[in-house]
Amino acid sequence: MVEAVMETIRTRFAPSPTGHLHIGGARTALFNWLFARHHGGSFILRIENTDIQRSTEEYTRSILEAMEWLGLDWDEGPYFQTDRMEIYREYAEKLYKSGWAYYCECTPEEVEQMRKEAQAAGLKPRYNGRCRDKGLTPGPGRVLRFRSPQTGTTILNDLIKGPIEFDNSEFDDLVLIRSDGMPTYNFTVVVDDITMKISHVIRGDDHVNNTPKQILIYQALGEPLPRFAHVPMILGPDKKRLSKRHGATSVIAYRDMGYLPEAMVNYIARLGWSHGDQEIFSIQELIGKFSLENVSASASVFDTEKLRWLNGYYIRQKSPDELLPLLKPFLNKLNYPQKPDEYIKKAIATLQPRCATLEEMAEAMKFYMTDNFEYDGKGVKKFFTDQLRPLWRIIINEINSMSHFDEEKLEAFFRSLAEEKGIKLRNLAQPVRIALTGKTASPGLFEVMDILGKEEVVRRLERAYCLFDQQG
RNA sequence: GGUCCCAUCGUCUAGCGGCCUAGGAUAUCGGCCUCUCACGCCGAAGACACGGGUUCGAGUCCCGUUGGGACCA
Repeated sequence: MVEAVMETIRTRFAPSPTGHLHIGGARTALFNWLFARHHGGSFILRIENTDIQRSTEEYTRSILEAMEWLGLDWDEGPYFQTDRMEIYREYAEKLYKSGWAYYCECTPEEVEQMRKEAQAAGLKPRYNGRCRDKGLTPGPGRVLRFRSPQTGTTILNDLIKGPIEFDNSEFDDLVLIRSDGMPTYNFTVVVDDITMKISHVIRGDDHVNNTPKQILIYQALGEPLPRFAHVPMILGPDKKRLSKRHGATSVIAYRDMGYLPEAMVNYIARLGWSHGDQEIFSIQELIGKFSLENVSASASVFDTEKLRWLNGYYIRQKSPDELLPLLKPFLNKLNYPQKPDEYIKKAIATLQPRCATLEEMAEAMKFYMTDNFEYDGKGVKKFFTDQLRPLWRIIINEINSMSHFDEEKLEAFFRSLAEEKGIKLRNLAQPVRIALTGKTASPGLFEVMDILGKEEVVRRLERAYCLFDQQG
């Protein structure tokens, strides 16, 4: 376990642009990035777009955008596999020349037939090696197959799961180059990782079963193996692989729901990795403390509740100044009237401990932004009592005549009024709260009044006067 | 079906043979704070899948069972 002296650490993240960056991919990217940053190595981004049917430029852009949002910067790339066809051809040629690959003229139908026959005979469905020794040369309709060793074992020394042994007889001769000239996944990934000098392949453990085949190709090519680390899957609440039917799974969707990148990074870092009992990590701490040894071997369930908690935590940690520009897009979506930044910042401060996402905060901001809100019917019924009616005039008049309108003065006034009239402050505060915010729950009443300002407070109190007629 | 992986509170996890009458976090519930709701603080309930071994001693090592997942089709 002693680190090789000055070994150059190079990791990569290699998404397929067939969808947005999802949670699992983001965590894989994060672990690669953290590992590289921790060791002062390089982090490379590679776009695996050989599936030209499903890959789009739009998804490529979206993935890069998500990476940037998370703060995962890359040192090289993005490289695109479609730009590297010449390289794959070169390596395929190498394997063919050295006898590690051969051309096969079996049609897909014939191969399918072989599979069926093998299955019928109680064997695994596989290609039977019919063209192995035909010595065929390249030609139309022919694929290039790997001459996979049929005996012996291949051991994957996984940094997270430990040694895993595979029987070579399990593998059939996999296709390297399809008849249309397109290289296959297991081949391109090996060629890319070799040519990009990747030292540590950190990826999802859905690739474990592919790894021995890839190791065999490395060996046929005479190339040294990278270190492999397979991180466990992220599952949905039903313990099935996380997918769209579990709700939002893309990083971008969480950004759009008002989650902060700090919260997302912190959360996914702790999903499958831990450092003692610590829950909160800054990026710098993550870089300092991350190690593959502390990555768990078992899958974990994506729990949006804990993400929410973390997001609320980070919202509370930020200053209103920092939050303002982040909140603006959400405010704009709700088409509120314009308000000065200073005003919004004061409002933000009162909502920070009460909101878990920016989206929630924007919604909660409504009564600060407009007086066009509904009154809570139950609250009106409960708190706008007849005996309060005369007090309402006193409140309005008193507030109107206040020369110093601030939190402290307001609180003092309401407390003394309650005491003088022998009623609980609560029974004064609640109807006023409803008059000002429409709701029975809000930020502190006096800070709300302070922010709304005297005129607006008086206007809303006057407007609420008719609510007394609605009670009972 | 074959191969491979995994298994501690609902969830994320600590634990790398004795420090464990199993710790933290989240969620839940209760209390305090209090103008409401939050935040914060305090407290409660809640887990080593099962069965065999190994060992003076196992959540921790080995085997099996069960359960879950992934890959190949």
